[in-house]
Amino acid sequence: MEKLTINDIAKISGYSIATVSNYLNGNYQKMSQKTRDHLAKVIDQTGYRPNSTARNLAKHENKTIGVSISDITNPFTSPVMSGISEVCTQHGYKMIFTNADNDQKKEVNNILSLRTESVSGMIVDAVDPNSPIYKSLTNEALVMVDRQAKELLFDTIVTDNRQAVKEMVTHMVQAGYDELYFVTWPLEEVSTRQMRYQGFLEATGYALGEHLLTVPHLGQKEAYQQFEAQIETLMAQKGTKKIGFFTMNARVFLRLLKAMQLKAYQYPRDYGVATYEEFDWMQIMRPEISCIRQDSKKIGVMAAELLLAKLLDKKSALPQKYIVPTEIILKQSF
Amino acid sequence: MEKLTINDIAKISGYSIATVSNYLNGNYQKMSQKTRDHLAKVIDQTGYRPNSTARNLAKHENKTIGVSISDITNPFTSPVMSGISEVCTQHGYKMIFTNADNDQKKEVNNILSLRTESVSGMIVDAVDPNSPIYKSLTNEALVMVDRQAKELLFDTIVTDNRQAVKEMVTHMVQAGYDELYFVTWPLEEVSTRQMRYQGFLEATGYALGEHLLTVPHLGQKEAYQQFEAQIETLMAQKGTKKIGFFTMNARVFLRLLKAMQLKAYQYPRDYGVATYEEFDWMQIMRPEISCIRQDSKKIGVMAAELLLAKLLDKKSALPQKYIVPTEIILKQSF
DNA sequence: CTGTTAGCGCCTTCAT
DNA sequence: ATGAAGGCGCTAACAG
Repeated sequence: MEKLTINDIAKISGYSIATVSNYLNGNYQKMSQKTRDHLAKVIDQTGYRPNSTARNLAKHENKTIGVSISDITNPFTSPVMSGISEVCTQHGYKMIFTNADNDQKKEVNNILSLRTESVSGMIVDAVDPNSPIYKSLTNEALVMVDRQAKELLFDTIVTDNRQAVKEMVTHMVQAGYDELYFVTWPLEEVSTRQMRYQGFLEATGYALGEHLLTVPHLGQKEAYQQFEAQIETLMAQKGTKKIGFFTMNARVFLRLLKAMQLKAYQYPRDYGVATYEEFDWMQIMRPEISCIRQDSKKIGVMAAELLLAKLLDKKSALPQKYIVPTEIILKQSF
Repeated sequence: MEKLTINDIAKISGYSIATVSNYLNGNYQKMSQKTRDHLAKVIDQTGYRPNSTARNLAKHENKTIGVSISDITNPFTSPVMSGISEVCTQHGYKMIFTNADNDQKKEVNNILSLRTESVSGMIVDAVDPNSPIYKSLTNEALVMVDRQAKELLFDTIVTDNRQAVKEMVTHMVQAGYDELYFVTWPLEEVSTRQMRYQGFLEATGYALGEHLLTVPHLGQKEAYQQFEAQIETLMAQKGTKKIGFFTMNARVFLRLLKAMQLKAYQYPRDYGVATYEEFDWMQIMRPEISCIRQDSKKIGVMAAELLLAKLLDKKSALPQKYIVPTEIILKQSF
């Protein structure tokens, strides 16, 4: 929205564009205090703002990081972005944002387009961290978040999914439940789901594949009704057994509760429940929900700080996993 | 993270860079089908991607819009961004994202920095749409969202706050409530809050300033306790009167419910309640909550479409207000 | 201390 | 249908 160029400033001030450029880049040792002051005045009065596109082209660096989000409607995402954004602006970085809408193809396109934009680095909350697209990128300028790839190609910030679930479910076991179930979106290849299930198995001693209740993704109405039927059968046949559920995130938790409400089953009377994730609306549930609180904003902060640090060093170390601790909140829901 | 240039492609393919450039820009009429096919193959095989920075510089256009969000942790924000993002990628636009964290100063900085980036246009969810910073921008390349300025400087996408609240509260009046209260964050100069209060007044016939319960912003513990005390008094003294509350958004709703739960007051037995905004967690509240559903994603979509259209036309029309309709959801909460 | 100049990668007339 | 060359606004040696 402006039209002045460095050339104009040079002419107006009477100095060469090189000096102006030096001024713009803070190379004050290359000029007298007088010219510095003069330039300051001219630039201030004209309201001149250097064209960042040109600057980026010349510098091969654009102080921009690309952020690829798997699903922005996931409430987990907001705090992460908040953290990233905070750190980035602190360090004078801009962020260009893309959303994959849970679609692997879109994700690939997003990554490609970020690469085309030649961002300095990327933070990726991947739909599929195992996608071949990532083989074309390097750990020097990328940080992954949340989901991790089987083969760790990049520094990755995760929460201690397995451990946290194991702890929580151990509490449930100790509370004397005869039967426990892990409720989840389809496990697929998603590391967070698998790790959480893993923690569940370790706490309960069940074998892989057992006591697993899968909730279909949003929008699949028929499949969802099957899930409801499954819950109904389970509850109808449990007899006097004490039965409990661990849901792998808040959305799944909502699904389970809805299914339970169909027959007016209530926790903790008819069943016990605990969930991964904590959101503010859980405060008003009565009884309150036992849940695993993860510091999502911190994930964003760490990812951004790590990335910016790497961007400075340019030393390529081996990809590492960074674990953000969680907090177990015990209430009366089981 | 790539090194191929248009020059490389020219050499590899045996054509000149001009032809390659023409190919990249879809000027196919300027070349034979044969060279076109050949180029396609080379580019595909090499995985070449033109450097967008250079392209932007040459073209004086960067296909980037800036998005300034007032508070990304507000759950209203995600769907809006989702909508914006969808439209943008559809049209080959990138979005650079900034978050003001509800802080006017940060917002000013964000706007300035977006201007420096010389974005093609901006979509602004403003903390303070009346800030003088906006006087330096033009309606040709900006769309506002949600909150509107007193003096309409830009096209603005809003929901029909006043009307929707009026309708809902009218239902409450008809349900025979003796006393109704509007529960809100501090009204301040925020248009959405004021419009909603306005609708409330029109439905109830109360005078300006009456029946207004203000919830302090998050983090102000003492003030919040005052609010709780206020609710307690209200409920204790209501006698046999039928009393109802309309909360101006979901977060305020949560605050009210928490306050009510301190003395174990339940809706709709002890009080009636309805709220602006609908979120998925409301589905599991029993009884269900009467609420006003707004299509937030559509707000984002409209904003982006409008902006991109303006960017094409470059005709400056008078700023206009676009209203996204809402839906009244009646349940048993009052 | 200050100015000259050659790029950065791509687009775009203008010839051929 | 294809190529040569200048330019977008700025940076970064290298001279002076």
